[in-house]
Amino acid sequence: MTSDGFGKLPRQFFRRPTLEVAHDLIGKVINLRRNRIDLSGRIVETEAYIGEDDPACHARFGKTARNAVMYGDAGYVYVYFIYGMYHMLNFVTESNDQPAAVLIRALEPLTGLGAMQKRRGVTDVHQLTSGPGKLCQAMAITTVDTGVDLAGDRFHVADDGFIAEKIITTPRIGVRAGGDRPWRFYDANSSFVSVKRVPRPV
DNA sequence: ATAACGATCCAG
DNA sequence: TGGATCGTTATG
Repeated sequence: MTSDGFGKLPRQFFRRPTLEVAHDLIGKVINLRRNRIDLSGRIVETEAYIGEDDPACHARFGKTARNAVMYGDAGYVYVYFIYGMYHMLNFVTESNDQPAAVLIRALEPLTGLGAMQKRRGVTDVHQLTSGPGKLCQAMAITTVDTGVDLAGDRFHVADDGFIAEKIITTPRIGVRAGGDRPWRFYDANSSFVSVKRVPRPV
C-alpha cells in the first residue's frame, strides 16, 4: 500500500550538500507509525539550515546538548521544542562535524488522516500538516524522536516516483538574522504549503 | 540564578 | 496584530 518497497531513501541521500537535499526532498514521502497506525505525507515545503556561520541555524553557538545530533552523521532525526508549545522536525544532512539540517515545513497528508484530525482538533485536510508545528502535532512528533535513524523502518522517507513539476525558491520563513538567504523550497502546485511567499526578485 | 528570546499558531 | 508558554542559551 505505502511506497515502502519502492524506495526508502538511503543515508547517502542525506549525506550531501544541504541545499540539494532540501530541494530534492520536495515530493518525497515521510512514513512513520504511531500507536500501530501508519501515517504518511508528501513533503511540499522545506528549509535548509547550514553550519555555524548561518545565524539562523541552531549550530550558530557551536555544539551543545540540544544540537549534538546535527554534528553527527546524516540521515537522523532532529526535533526541537520552540515557543513553549511547538515541535519542529528536521533531518540531519552533510557529513560528520558539518552541522546542518533540513526543516520539514509542510506536508500533503496521505495516510492516517483520521488520527491526524484527532490530534489537530480540526477536520479540514488543509489545516492538518500545512506548517512545521502543525505537522508535528498531527504526527505526534516530539523531541523524543531526536536521534531516530531514517535508515530504519519505523520512521523513514521514501521516493514513490512522484516528481514535482515546479519547485519555488524563497527566503526562509520566520527567521530574523540570515533571513535574506533563499534557502526555502516548496512545490508550486501544492495547496498544502504553509505560506505562499513570492520568490524574491533577482 | 535569572532573563530574554524564539526555524509558530490561533484567536480577536 | 498580540499573546501563549517554556527550554535553551547568554550573562551577572
